[in-house]
Amino acid sequence: MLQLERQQDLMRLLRERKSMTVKELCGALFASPATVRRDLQVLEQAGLLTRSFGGAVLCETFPDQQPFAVRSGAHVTEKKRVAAKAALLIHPGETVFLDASSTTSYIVPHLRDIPDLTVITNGPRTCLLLAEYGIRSFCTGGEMLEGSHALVGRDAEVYVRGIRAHVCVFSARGVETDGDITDSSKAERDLKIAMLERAARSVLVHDSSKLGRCYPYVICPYTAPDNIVGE
Amino acid sequence: MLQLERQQDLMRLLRERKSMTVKELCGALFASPATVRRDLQVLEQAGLLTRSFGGAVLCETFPDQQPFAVRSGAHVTEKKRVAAKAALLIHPGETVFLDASSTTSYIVPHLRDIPDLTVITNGPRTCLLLAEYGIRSFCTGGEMLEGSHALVGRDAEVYVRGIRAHVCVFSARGVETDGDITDSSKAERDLKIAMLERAARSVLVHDSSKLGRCYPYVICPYTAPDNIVGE
DNA sequence: CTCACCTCGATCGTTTTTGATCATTTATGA
DNA sequence: TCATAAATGATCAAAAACGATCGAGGTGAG
Repeated sequence: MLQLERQQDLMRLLRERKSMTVKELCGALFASPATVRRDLQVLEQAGLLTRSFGGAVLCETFPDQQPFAVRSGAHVTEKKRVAAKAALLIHPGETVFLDASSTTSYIVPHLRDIPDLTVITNGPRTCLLLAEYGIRSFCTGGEMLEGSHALVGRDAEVYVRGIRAHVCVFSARGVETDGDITDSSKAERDLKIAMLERAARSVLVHDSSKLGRCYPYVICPYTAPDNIVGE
Repeated sequence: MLQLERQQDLMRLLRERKSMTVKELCGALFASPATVRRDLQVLEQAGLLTRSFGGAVLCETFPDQQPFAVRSGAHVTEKKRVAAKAALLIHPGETVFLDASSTTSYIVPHLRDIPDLTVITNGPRTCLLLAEYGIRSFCTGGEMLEGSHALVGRDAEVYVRGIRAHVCVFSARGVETDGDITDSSKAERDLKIAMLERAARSVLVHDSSKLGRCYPYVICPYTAPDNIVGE
């Protein structure tokens, strides 16, 4: 069997099963463990899968298994439910700001069914996801923040201020129902404020882990957003 | 049998079987391995198939419409070698433009060892990769091109024109050694030209599948780049 | 008819792939 | 924490495929 053919088969299998062990792949592809491992190495480099001891996991651009999902891993199902609810607040033909958080990225799949949307985000990962779902999307420029994988800084702000959107969907690290909505990064906070200022409506999405937390940089008071979507 | 007739038969077979070995093709076409290989070479140049050691795999859709993941899966080892060579042309402290192609993204791991770099890219995927490797990186803004996952348009160009870089590392869809370096997307071409204009040096990286191909949008003549890195 | 030209197949040195071996690392449970 | 079993990466040798080159055969123009 050809190398490329085998690698394509491997990916096909992985797409079905989401994850497979080296042993399983050996059986399915009629190849030795060494060969399977070599293929996995190549495909991991290409960003198509993530290797793990004993096998490999399909690498979807989805945040679930991404490295930066360390923070978000625990609340995935909750975030998905929240995202589904928030998507109901977005209407056909609108222009939407999405911030760079993992919570907001879960909204993307729900946007596919809303026609004629334009989405602007400062999250490269969210932007890629939007492209995969065939949604017209724009990315702000800016400096890459290592921790959160968000684009921030003056360039990002200038970009946002050049746009008028119907709605801004954003998240935050801390949400106090009797106080403020706060963030731990000044750069990200500044950008969120810019987005809020340039959008007619605002929607805060948050999972339960954010409640009661407080961080140094205030985005806005809890009463400010037009909608707050939690559980 | 005529050459053209044989090549048409080869493609017909390949369309049925999706992939075939050189041996199989020899038997089916009553030709020697050398002849089959020559045909495969021609047909690969034409973009109809992808060669793999031992045979060839059908190139399903037109390359332009091929999903990014599939396209980037081919020629991986070659791209990695080319990228490693190109990385040697980048020096500590420099500011670097990287375009959004898969070939240039393979340079990223090699940049980790070069201190004090600043990298600007119009590829969200490349930008994420840079962040993962802890390299100070910036992303241009712009509209997301669905096919290639590149950020393009006026916003991207304005961003690039606000920067002066030491070197621009770029790739192209078509490379003719006695002609031009060309691309299939006007928007991407325009951005590459902008990057080249704002960089003191230029490095073209390409794998062998690009050689001899020609696309409508000219980036620059083959003689223009300061360095050309292939195999 | 002869010459130039093109295609094809054969040969040979080189490269690629692959499975085996072995030391090292990793996960897991005592 | 430590031991054990499994998985991994590195290295190697053999087999297969590859590219380059050369000569044979066939075709068309002069």
